[in-house]
Amino acid sequence: MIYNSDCLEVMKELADASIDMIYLDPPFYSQKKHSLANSKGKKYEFSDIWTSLNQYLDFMRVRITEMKRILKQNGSIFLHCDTSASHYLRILLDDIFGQNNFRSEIIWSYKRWSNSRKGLLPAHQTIFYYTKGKSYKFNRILRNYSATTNIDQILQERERNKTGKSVYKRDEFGKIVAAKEKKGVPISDVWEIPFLNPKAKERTGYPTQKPIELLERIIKISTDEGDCVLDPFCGSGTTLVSAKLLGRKYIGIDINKDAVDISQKRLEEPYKTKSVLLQVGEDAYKTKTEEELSILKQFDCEIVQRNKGIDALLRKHYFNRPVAVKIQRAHESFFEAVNLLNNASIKKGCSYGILITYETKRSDQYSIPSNIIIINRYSAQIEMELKERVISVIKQAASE
Amino acid sequence: MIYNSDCLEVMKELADASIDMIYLDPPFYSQKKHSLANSKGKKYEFSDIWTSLNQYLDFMRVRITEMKRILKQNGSIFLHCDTSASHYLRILLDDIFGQNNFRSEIIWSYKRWSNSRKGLLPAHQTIFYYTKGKSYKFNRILRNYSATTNIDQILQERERNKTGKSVYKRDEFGKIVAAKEKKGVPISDVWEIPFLNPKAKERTGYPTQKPIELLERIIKISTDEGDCVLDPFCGSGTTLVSAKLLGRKYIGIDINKDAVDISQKRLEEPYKTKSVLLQVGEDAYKTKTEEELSILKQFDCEIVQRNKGIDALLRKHYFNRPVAVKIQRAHESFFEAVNLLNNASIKKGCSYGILITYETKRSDQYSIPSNIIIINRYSAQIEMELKERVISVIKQAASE
DNA sequence: TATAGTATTGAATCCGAGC
DNA sequence: CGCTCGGATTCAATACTAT
Repeated sequence: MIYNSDCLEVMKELADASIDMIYLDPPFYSQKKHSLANSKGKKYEFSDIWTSLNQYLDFMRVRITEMKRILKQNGSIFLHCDTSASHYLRILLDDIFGQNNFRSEIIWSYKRWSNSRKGLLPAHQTIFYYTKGKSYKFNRILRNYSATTNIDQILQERERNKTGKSVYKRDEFGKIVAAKEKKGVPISDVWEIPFLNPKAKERTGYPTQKPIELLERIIKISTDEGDCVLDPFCGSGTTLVSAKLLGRKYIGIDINKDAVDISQKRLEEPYKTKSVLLQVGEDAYKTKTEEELSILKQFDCEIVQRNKGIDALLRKHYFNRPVAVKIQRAHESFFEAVNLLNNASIKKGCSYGILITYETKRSDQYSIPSNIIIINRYSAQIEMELKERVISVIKQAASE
Repeated sequence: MIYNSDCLEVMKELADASIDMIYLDPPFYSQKKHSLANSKGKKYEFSDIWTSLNQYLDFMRVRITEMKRILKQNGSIFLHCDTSASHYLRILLDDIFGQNNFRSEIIWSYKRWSNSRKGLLPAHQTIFYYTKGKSYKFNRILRNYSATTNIDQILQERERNKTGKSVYKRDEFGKIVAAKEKKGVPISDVWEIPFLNPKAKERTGYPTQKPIELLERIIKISTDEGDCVLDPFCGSGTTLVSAKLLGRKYIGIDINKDAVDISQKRLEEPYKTKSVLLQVGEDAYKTKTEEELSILKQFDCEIVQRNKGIDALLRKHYFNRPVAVKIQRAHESFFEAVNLLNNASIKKGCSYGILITYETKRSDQYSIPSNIIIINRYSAQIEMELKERVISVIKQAASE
């Protein structure tokens, strides 16, 4: 059910203790106008302009008080804030729900296109999680620690070494051994969920749209199937869509007619973007081994993914052109590697290409293009140096 | 300089506008049950709902006010909070420094052992970043592009075409226009930095100790070398150690005598601290050696700790003796490094010593012992190769 | 069809012009 | 001098195309 009205009016009609969970993403106290034109030229607008902070907080107070009334005794409320007024809103929540019923400060963090801002790039939003009472509904979400992701210190297996000291366990290759975790680990209060990308199909064109993934998580931890979810500032209806997809009942309210129309349409055909990033994780894009990364780390360079010929680009340009770096792969022959690098360098307009190779001896260097620079791996260089010395020692011994 | 006193007393003696940056990790208001008066109908003068918090906030208010006085006009303050009182402290900061001077809410997130608690695992802390004025010192820290960013974005210039669409820029011949040198992506306000592991925490006896990496970031973004950093609740002195390592002046204050003693000791020899004094565990200093570790990772070797002359030993022996590996440190001259390695190699009975150096040119190689093998870092090798090519291009151009 | 590689998209920010 | 407005710039992550 969706209502086009002030949420206060609608909530007054709702019975006491009738809602299992409330998620709200209220207008921020940002003193900004949000507007966004979608591809069809339709422009959506709403403003977060208030005469004073007190006016804003009064507005919120009466509504949050009403929310508490209609929430079930074991119900939860999630208040989504930005940084501009989060501290005032939290005091409001403390006041209405009680400090004892504060559960978590959820940090939704994401990566985003940057800008030329002086300072740190804002890349998170805060969600305050309160419950109506001490006894509340909570479903755990467990995550696996994927073996390939950066193995955290804390997650490593430990063992006693010869001297009885407790150290991180390493396998026969000296590689860190990840700790086993059978059931998975309960999620923390920091949620890294990709921001709704400009190209995402999930996008409705309505400003401040949230990713479905975020709402699904909130709904999952706080409700069961058949429970009722309320979003009093439903906007483009992400909460409602998520609720529907998860088999929850939902009530949405928005004062903006456009918002209600969009929500209604979305609900007719709930669509969740099949994000590659969400499905397989960032690691799917990272095709380099740890060893290769440790080589690249030693250059002042940008690491490049999804390109067979180029692994990285030096930050410093030569002749106004970037310089490509490639590491020879185990399955590539020397000349395959040279060709891949050379072709990609030319295509991408690089002045030089640097190839890091396995082997040292190369009698046929003449056929290497002049823009390709060959560097041997340390291990190869060292092996060669040591071999030389061994030979000279043997020779000397023989001559004596 | 470290003072054992109430920071208010010490700060009173400091001159106006004399400090470049203040980091404080004040005592939290950890009293769990502050019974808040339910101020229904009251306006949002928060002072009257703070009856139980009053004393704490008054305590903080006078000190933060004093901090503002001694801060330089372009100076910054970082206030580290936990969730229990962060909203009240932020209102204090808004009040004293002004809402306009709020810069960022930094989220320090870390992974932790899960516990069996119902609810979300707390895994972050908040740092409020304010500046004294509109014009402030800020140094960017740059990181690599996301794995999902493609190479063309990095290499090609973009522009808006007639219809306002963003397209790749082309010159009058239809050729792609190359982008300028890119320096990387500025860091965001969410910092994932591993927490000190429980073992280390236990050993220091200073439970609130913060990882050096965190403090280094704060110091780097807000100060230059030679600037003065103040930590009025310095605890075990992490801020001071970081400041010292980064070449900043520092003032630390703590009311606790033990804290001052520990800080003093750590400062006497910040590097040595890790193994001897506090036994913080290597994790605290991990950032210092990350680059070196990435070099050593490329050898089949055993990493050696706590030896100035040897960083690792090759697994493979030559002439029935191990081979030592050393990486030249930034603060070591070439011959210092050679000597350290040579002495250690002889003492430990190594057949050879391998030194990984910064620089490439070495006209005086004759004085290097024959058992020492010099390998230049990749970056140095590449720089040399590129320089050669630049010179030959210039020469050729001149001759034409 | 699967995968490597390419072209878009748009919010956030700064900067300069105009008033 | 302070404000708004348009233009330029930024990059994550998608949609799309070629192979």
